[in-house]
Amino acid sequence: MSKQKESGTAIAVATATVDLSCEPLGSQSISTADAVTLAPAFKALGDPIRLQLLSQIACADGGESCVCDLEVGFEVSGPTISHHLKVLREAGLIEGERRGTWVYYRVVAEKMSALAALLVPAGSSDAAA
Amino acid sequence: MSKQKESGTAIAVATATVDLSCEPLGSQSISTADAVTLAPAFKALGDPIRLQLLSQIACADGGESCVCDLEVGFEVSGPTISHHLKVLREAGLIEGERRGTWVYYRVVAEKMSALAALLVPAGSSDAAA
DNA sequence: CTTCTAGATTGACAGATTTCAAAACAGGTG
DNA sequence: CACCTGTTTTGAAATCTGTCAATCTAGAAG
Repeated sequence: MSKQKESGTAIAVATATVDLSCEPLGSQSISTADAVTLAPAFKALGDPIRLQLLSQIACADGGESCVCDLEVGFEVSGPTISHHLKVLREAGLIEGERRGTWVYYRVVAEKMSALAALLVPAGSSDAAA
Repeated sequence: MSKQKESGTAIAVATATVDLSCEPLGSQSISTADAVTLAPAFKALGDPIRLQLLSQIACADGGESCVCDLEVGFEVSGPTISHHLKVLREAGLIEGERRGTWVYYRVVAEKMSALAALLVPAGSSDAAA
């Protein structure tokens, strides 16, 4: 056995109901257009720092997190964090809002759900094989 | 190239039960180690061609697809397809097996489920948070 | 053994990505 | 207003990616 279950590994989505989702399992293979539309979101998730950033935002109290809180705990500079937040923002995974001095980010749950639904359209729990 | 309906947007996982999954919603923020481990898989999904490749494999009859079947329908060269399949393979998303002359690939459902579970740990349907 | 086909690997190159330092910008406060 | 702090933008360098042409390897068929 080589697969041990690491610790708490979750990105925790806070709310919502899917909508912009997609057809359930067994459907037709994805179209080029859809692939082009969806790939960027996964690409944005494809970086350890962004994954952690997203996770911290999702797990934060109230479902949102201030940039100043996110910057601590990472070994990269402020501008780099800002850059990653921008990537996540442009991928539609998070939304930012400025309140006075600070900027708060929150996860766009529907987007996350849509991506998850794409990976397991009908739920992998049944199966047969 | 003829364009069928673009409605069906799904990658269709064929089988299995999750296992190497992760904690449900609301857990602790993901660790750096976990982020580093998981990011590559999302990164592999972050390319339109790989997304389509994965989808076609998943939707294929019997849950597996021959490389020779995958190569048609893409505008990139054979080596490029081979490269993408390698990326997906190294990300643990697919597995390949040679049977005589041809090589067949199938989706590693547990991996897909694990990734999906990370995005919506508890299921976004009743988000109590 | 030679030849053929299916796939993978190597080498090269344009373009994208990550990262930081420095500068710019946005809001508070004195 | 000047000044300070929090966040984003710009500029530039190092690294990584996607792609193809050419080459190589694994089985199957002569």
